[in-house]
Amino acid sequence: MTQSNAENSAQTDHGKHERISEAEHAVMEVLWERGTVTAAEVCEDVCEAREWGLATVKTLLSRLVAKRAIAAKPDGRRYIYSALIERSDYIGGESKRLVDRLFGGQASSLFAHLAEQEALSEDDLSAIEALLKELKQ
Amino acid sequence: MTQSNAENSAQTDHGKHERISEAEHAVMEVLWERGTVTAAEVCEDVCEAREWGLATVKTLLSRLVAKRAIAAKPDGRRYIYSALIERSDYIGGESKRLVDRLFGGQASSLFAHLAEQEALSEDDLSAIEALLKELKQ
DNA sequence: GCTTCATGTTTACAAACGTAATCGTTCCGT
DNA sequence: ACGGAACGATTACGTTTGTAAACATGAAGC
Repeated sequence: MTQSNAENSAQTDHGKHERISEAEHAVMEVLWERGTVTAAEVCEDVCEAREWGLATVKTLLSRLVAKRAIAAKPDGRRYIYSALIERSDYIGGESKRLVDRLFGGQASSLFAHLAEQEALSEDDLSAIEALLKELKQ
Repeated sequence: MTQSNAENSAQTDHGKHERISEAEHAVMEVLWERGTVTAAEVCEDVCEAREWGLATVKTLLSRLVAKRAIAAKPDGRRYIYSALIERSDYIGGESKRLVDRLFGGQASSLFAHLAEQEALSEDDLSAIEALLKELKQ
């Protein structure tokens, strides 16, 4: 059977899903980009780059469903998957985790490190400068 | 301490150590803070907070040695551990990984997200502004 | 010397992860 | 109607991680 226990209260499930692994995240990116997808479509987008087989994508989709990170709506004998969590929530959460873990919660320390590492391009600097100006007004 | 040091840091084992897990990182932080430590000392610093036993610390230290992230100098019948990789290298690498994975390598996107999320404090903003000024000179 | 304590080494073991292969069906083409 | 393609479900299996316990051994005290 479909193990998608309904309980479909709110869309975009802001709730507590389990942590998404890196491989799973690659799948999430496709869902976020395409909105609704089948397993085969996900594979189209990632299998080549990651050297995955379709079977791997299916496993990851199942795990994401189990983790309540995505929904699987039956469409004939297959499923159409869609994200239950928003990309911005995910990347916000991951960013915060990193800043907390490595920089004691100080985002400016992260910035300082990126700068020291010369990981900031001219474009980055310009963009950040513009954002800063905007934030300060 | 501005950037433009292209040929610095040659001896602190820039080599290829395997990835350090989160639990292992907690141990690394102690090494970085105290410089040289015994297993018991590491435990003093982290066992309570993480609810670990000394055995756990020992395991993590062994794994870090195996991963060539730390050195173990014999001192009598025990070891004195010290980091082989620099904290800045580690956090720089982790930061880069995140930026690459979630923001397509654009550090400015990370910054934009932190800003949108209002994860940037006034202090963060001031600090970043100062850094920007410094970088642009 | 013998017991106990400290310390590293070896072994353990479940959960998460990466990466599938196989199984049981159903749908489609011929 | 039948054979194969397409799907999800189930099972698999090695690795990494978290979290230790058991073991061996040497040091230290009595």
